[in-house]
Amino acid sequence: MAEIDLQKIVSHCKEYGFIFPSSEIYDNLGAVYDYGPFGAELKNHIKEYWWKSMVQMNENIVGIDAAIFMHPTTWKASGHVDSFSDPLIDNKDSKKRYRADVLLEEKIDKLKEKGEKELAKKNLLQDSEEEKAKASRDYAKGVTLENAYKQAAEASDFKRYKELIEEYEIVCEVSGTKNWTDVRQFNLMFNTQLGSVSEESNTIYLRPETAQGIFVNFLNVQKTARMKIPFGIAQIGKAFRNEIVARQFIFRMREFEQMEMQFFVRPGTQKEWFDKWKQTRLKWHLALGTSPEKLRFHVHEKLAHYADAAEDIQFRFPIGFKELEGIHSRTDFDLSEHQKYSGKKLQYFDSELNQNYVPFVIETSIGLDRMFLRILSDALKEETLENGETRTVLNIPPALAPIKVAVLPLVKKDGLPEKAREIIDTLKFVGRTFYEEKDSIGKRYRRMDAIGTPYCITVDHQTLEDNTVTIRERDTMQQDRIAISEIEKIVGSKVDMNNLLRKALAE
RNA sequence: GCGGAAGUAGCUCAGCUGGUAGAGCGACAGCCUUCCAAGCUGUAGGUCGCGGGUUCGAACCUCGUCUUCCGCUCCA
Repeated sequence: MAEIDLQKIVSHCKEYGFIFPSSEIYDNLGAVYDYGPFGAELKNHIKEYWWKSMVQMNENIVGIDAAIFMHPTTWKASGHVDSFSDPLIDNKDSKKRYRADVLLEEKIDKLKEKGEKELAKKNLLQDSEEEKAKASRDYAKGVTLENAYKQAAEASDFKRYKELIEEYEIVCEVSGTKNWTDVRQFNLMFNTQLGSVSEESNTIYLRPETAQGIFVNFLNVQKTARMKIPFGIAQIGKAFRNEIVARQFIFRMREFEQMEMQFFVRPGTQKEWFDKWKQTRLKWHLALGTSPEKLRFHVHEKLAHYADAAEDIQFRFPIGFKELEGIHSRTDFDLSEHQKYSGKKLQYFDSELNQNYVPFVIETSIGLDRMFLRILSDALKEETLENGETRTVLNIPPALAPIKVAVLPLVKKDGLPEKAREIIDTLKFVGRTFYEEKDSIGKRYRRMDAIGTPYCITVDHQTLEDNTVTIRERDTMQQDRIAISEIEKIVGSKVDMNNLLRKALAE
């Protein structure tokens, strides 16, 4: 079987109406993609699988749908305003990238250290800053730079950063040169204006993650749905990040969709819930029939500021093992921060313990678009058949397939099309159906293979006599003769989302 | 953002030392066909990514720009 690379998947998506580059007639909008007719169906089915397994199947999880716009302070509290934007500078010779603020701070320290060594010889270390500066030229330089840097930092004057870097002859440690680019600030959050034009105070952000919509609604949800800890809040929604480098098709996009759930637990129990959700989520992935070797856990070595444990579920994409879903133990960081910034209590009264506390949070967060890519990477195959021919087939899990069943008259005469139409009318409740009478039957089978339709029903002359049809299965290409009255049951049970859910939830 | 490569039909790609575009597959319509991309006939679809320059003349040379891919970097 031929190896499928990302390029093949991109072509297939384009050719068969799964995914198009955004605004293609205007030469694309970078790292933004649109879902076409079959893509939208598949994406919706993935959402359905996730939502049902999380919300419908768990009594203690409820769903919400929070707005993309949020109060600007939200992002101060979450830490995104501060740590989502760094002033960066590149050395043109070594191509190394540095944080401009770090370069300057290091220089300040170096100058001061040098000065202190000098002062130590003169036994002047105990003196005040001013005295030190008077006695040592290096130390004085360090202090001057420090002041200039602080001033520039307060004013967010990045041009000044560069001037200082040049003035103080900071060199790249790799190339040793002073050939720097301008300092640029990359804020990963998109912003826009709310309300009247050009009022600076009304700058708001497009959310860079969906999670905060859940945290700020914690009490609303807990009280109105009368939830008792431990419980979860789930949601599916768009998030936006102005990635510096956004590439690899829909793997990293500027506008993307997350499916995430925040699970609120009693402090101290987070470890056990963390482990539980890891296993639950892995099972959800495995139920789709993916071979276990393509999935693995990956432990974060560097933890984000809010987490006390974090692991990813990685999938082996054609571009290698990459993050698909994150499971994070977020502690009480988010709720505590919002409590601090809003001045409102975000606590839960635990009647068993008879006390109030800020709950701890376990988050499961999966990229919907990544999930989509994972399904396609797993499903797209170029098979070589016994007769030497090849066929392109998408063996998508039937419950997720865009089209569930196609009905095909063997020839388009002798009343076969009419009979086929009659049959297809009875199958509407199974899911999306497809009717096709053009071209040879083999060609039509292959076309259905290419978009992942699990079943084809073929109507022939015998059908008119005894009401039986041929049912052809996508993966095995096997054909059986069955009664028309059986189609709905056979196809229906195979494509039924509930059967997939049963597998995901089975112990 | 840096370096490298590439942009020609829906997809995959030809296109010579400059002379205003082709193939295979696909799509659409019809004919023929009793079960795995068959055959026949016909049709549609491209200002060669975009913009300047050189030239009598540019898909081809040149400059710029955008987009995509690979590497670096980054990644809550």
